[in-house]
Amino acid sequence: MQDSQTSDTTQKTIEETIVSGILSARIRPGTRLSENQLASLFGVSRTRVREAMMRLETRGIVHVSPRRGWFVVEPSAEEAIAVYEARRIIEAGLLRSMRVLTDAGREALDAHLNEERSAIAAGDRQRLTYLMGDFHIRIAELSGNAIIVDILRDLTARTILISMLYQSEFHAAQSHDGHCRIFQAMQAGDFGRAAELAVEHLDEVEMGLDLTARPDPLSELRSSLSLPSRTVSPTDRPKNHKLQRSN
Amino acid sequence: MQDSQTSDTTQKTIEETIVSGILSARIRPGTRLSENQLASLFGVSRTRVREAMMRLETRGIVHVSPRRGWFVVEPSAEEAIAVYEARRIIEAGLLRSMRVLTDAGREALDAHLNEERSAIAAGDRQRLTYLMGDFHIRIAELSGNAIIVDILRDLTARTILISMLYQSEFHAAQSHDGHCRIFQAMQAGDFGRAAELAVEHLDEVEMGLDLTARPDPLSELRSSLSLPSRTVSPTDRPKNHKLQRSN
DNA sequence: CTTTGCTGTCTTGTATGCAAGATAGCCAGA
DNA sequence: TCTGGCTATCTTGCATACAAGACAGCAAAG
Repeated sequence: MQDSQTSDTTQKTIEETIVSGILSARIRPGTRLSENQLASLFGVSRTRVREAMMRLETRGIVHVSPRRGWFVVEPSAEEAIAVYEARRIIEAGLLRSMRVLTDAGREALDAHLNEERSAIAAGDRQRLTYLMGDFHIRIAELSGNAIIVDILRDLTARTILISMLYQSEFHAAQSHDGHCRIFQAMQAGDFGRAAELAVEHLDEVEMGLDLTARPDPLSELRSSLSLPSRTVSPTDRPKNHKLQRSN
Repeated sequence: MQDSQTSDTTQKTIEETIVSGILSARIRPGTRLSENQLASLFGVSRTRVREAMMRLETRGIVHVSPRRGWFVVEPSAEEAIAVYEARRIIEAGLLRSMRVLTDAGREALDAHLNEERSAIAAGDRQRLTYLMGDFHIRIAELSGNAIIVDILRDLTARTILISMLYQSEFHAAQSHDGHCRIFQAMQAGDFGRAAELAVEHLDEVEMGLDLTARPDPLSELRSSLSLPSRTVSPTDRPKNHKLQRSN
């Protein structure tokens, strides 16, 4: 636990580092976030790490198990469904509220879709994950409404965590097509249609999940015993405390 | 600064106390929230107060001016507009996503509207403020989506702060009528219409604001000097430090 | 009377220290 | 071999101590 490379990064950076790590699928659900490790990693005391964790917790991105540790959330199947539903509600409402697509907006989306295409061509899966989520954030940015942007960013982060848990295979091309269709409707000025397409698109992605799968392998037992809910799946829990310290 | 009545309230209570204080219009925008005062009021140390403040800050309800203090936010005119826009987007999307109004839902809304009526009859303005905001939260609860409920609760809190700053008079009867119309459309199963009515309703309320009014009397000077943004309007800033301590 | 600088006291910012729960691994006993 | 309990050591929870900025009020100079 010697001190490390980084230094006086100013407060919000811990938060943003973690969120962007999730958005680009570099941080997996269930990852342990030790206060001490983060503290030495960022060159600050536990206090500031803790503050960042609290903030992330209210954003639904991180979760604390009392006296055991902080973990990146592992959304349950129910939570996954709720996240997709919330996104459908907000994104459809957002698109329907739009009246015009400005030139700048058209160019931004066009550039984004090109990036998607080149990432698909390059087979860069991590970048692709990031771009697929970012498309929706870009649309929110068109509205110029910072509140909506923030909400959708957090929901997108949770969506990516959900994908990492439940998505067996990644239909990037299909998602890209969905994005293109939405863009076309927007260009045509038909925002009602764009909203419908966005809902369909989110439905498609949600259908691509296997929500009976991975996490909480004890769920059957748990529910048959009618125990409260869930903590952290033992899968990602470190087995050996001593090894923890090694980085 | 002696200790006080309250005791081992468990963490989230500080947060919820403040939010519900805002929702019922008992806490005004710009109110100073001293860490020390809250700490002794809740019988905890500053640490936990601070954590609550951080959480409230990420929820957009509280704001810190470095080394000066925590304050309940005083939304600027631009922020006020953004809040209403966000609400229109989300509430319209929410209503449009609904397919049926359950019996339980119908009864809940009906009971709520009756409460509105009796508060109007009684002229209980504080209760009325609470109910007028709560109607929209009730609708969100019908969806059963906790994410949407949380988002709308926070936006409603901000809306109430906005009202306290910019709303000269309170058209309770008009708002109540709007709520009734939305309810009727929902009962008729016409959720598209309900969404339209919700947007109109929010527009109406927003129009009732005088956004050129109250806060940040220095805004003209500030913008002509092109200074960053805003901190706390001097109006609500306490003049005398000594008096602070008295409760 | 106005202005300018000083100083005491308030505030938050941050680190640290100690308490206490939870877990892993060991060891003894069956 | 398996079971049960003990203990060492990890973790977070929470309070406290100290650093440092901001402001109000006063006093002195113009």
